[in-house]
Amino acid sequence: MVSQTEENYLKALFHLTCESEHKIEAGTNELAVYLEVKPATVNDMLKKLKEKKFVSYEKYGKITLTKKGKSIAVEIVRKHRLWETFLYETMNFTWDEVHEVAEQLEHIKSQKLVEQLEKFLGFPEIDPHGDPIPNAEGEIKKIVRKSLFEISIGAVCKLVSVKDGSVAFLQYVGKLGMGLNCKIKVISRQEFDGSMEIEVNSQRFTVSQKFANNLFVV
Amino acid sequence: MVSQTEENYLKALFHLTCESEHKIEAGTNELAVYLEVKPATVNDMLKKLKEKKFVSYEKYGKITLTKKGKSIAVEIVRKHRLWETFLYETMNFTWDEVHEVAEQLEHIKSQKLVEQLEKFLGFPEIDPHGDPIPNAEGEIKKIVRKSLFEISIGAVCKLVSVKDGSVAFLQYVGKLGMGLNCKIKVISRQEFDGSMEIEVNSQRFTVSQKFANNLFVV
DNA sequence: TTAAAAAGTTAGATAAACCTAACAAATATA
DNA sequence: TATATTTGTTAGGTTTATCTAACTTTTTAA
Repeated sequence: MVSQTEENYLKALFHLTCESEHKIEAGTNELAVYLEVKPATVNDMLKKLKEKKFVSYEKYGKITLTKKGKSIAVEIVRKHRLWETFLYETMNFTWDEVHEVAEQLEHIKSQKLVEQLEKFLGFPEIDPHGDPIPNAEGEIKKIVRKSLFEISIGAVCKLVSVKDGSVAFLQYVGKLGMGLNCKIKVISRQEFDGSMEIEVNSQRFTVSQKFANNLFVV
Repeated sequence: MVSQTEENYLKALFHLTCESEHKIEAGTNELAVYLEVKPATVNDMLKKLKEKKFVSYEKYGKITLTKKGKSIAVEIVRKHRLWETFLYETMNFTWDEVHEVAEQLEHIKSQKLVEQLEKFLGFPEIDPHGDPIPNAEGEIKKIVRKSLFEISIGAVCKLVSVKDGSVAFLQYVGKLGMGLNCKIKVISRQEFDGSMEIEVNSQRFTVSQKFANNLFVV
């Protein structure tokens, strides 16, 4: 049996390592910050996860997921994103409301439910934030995407996902009339601070570099 | 904040008192048996629930739910039955599979989700076992029903719910080709042990008194 | 290259939900 | 009514997930 808490640690490790490019290991403090607990707590849990062969790590060393640990993590991510899709598509939730509830739903234990949910949703490949949904075998389709900041002036692109899915950010994006698959035209860019002028639905906005870096487009 | 465990105690009390006719209070042992924990554990929890004003009880006295406690319990029952309906109607679960997963889903905290789920399901009034689903105000429609055992010979009735919803029983019922709303004709009854011969879908079976008492019909 | 800072670890504590074993009160019955 | 049985309580212990505070190792930078 894998506890809900253990699942959350494995999921966090997956996001911090496997899912971020260039990184395949994490540290105790890093995990602690991510999970909003103290490093000492992470340390305790790490011992248990190591015992269960879900992570490999040595004292003062870095943490990586084992095959077993990764497969559990992927299953949680799969459930999380399927539930987000369900909430968005079927339960009329908005972009920024889905995450919190999916954090609870992802821990429901029922193989059949996950399979039926996936079938009901028509085997979706991306969730409402544009992130890929792992299939039943744990395979994840790579998505080629650039940040909005990298788009050249005059080009038109389509919003496919967000990097930081915080409620504040998603609500801001929504307020500008933007959503998944919306078209964005890059009008100009300031050399000084990297801010950009963009056009969405015939309306023009100026957004910061930080904002543009948070949006992935194709 | 009400913990998942607290919710389960309140729900158990609701089933044992409010929902069973002739009874409005429960004892420590009774609750312990129902929840499959030891009486000592129930005792500990009772102190906490009393502290929180969810139950009223005095040392060596009987336990009853307060208004506050009852309204939490009803909300859990409402969620449980809505989720059961969802699993049965939308996720292709069978009669006997829904309970276990609904036990998990009933603890998901999201007002919006419950409301949307209810709307999606078309404001159902009974769950897949024929039990009434409380509405958003906590009101429960009384269902007039008799046990199959009380039906007179020659009469035809309709199965509306089951008393004991255990997997073993539900599977047995299913195997006889019976389900919610199926028609049952009473053919004969044995004086000796109360067993009855019934006809369902033109097939005849002999069932025990215990079995017949577990089925509610109209 | 060594000292300061950052990162990681250990020991001891707490709260929740459970347990066992011993005891006390209430109820049922001889 | 007295005693046996059932029911309920208390005290003390365990596990899980968390904490704080003190300590150690590693890394960084002067």
